[in-house]
Amino acid sequence: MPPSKKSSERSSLREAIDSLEAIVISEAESAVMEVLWQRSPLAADEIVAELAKERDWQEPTVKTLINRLLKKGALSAEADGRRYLYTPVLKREVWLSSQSTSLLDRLFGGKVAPLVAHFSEHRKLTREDIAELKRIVAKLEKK
Amino acid sequence: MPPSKKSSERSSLREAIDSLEAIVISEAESAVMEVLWQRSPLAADEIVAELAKERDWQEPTVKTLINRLLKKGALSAEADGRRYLYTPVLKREVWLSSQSTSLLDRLFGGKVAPLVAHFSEHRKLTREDIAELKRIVAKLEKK
DNA sequence: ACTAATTGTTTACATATGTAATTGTTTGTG
DNA sequence: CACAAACAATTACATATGTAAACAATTAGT
Repeated sequence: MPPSKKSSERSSLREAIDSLEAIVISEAESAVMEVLWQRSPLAADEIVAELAKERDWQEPTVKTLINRLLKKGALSAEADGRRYLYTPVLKREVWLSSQSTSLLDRLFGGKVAPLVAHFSEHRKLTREDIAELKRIVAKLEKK
Repeated sequence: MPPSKKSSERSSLREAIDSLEAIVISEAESAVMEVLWQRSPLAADEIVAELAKERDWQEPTVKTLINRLLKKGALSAEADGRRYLYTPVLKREVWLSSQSTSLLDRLFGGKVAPLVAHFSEHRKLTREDIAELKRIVAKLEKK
């Protein structure tokens, strides 16, 4: 698979602006990203092997996902002999942020407390969660 | 628009089992649901009017979304003369839960504390959030 | 040098989603 | 009663997504 030539193909201002849009990845694509966020760079067959543990995907399926991620600019590729090694461009932290902020905004009016209250009411808080939350709150109050 | 005839059309065991699957709604569809969660039952044109405030949708677009929601069983319809009045079947609480639990599981290993820590690190916690969190934690500890 | 294995590239195809136009039907009104 | 208004139902169409087969190129052995 060829490294994404996005930046060299880009020419117009419009495209330059487009490139600033957030990278959006699908659920299936995120599974590929998770593998690479764990360890990278990896070759396609290594990614396939990792994913085989959790998903019932054929090799071509994973290849397709890798290609779509390259096109989206979420991955980069460097040649390694006859094959390519892939590395995440999109950082997990950035993706996490966009995902969780989007949910928070859409479902809880952007407020964290109602989110936690929701989990609290549904008994989703473990003992450790509570202890940890206490620590977080204490730390925030000191500042 | 006809009331969803799902239950009367259903006949095979397979379909009965399918009907137990969680209702999944898209982003656009959720905008329609939000309107009805606010106030219901409502007629199609009332939903259209409400949505006009936030989205640039033509009337047929909203009708399509309503129909898809009916097919999915997320809405019910009752005849009101020549028109229909729509009411949510899917409860907001249930949808909230599935959405937030899914995010929590996929991104934070199912633990609430890391989620809050994430928002904390990104300064997404308002003063009120912190006070509220403190209250929640205190309440949980007492039990 | 030829062939099998490896890896990447192209094409495919069904369903979901966003967005809407077009068509059909009922009914109130002149 | 004919027709326009008000709704609903059907059809449309592009892009995204999940899933993969088919094809091509390169390389490593025999």
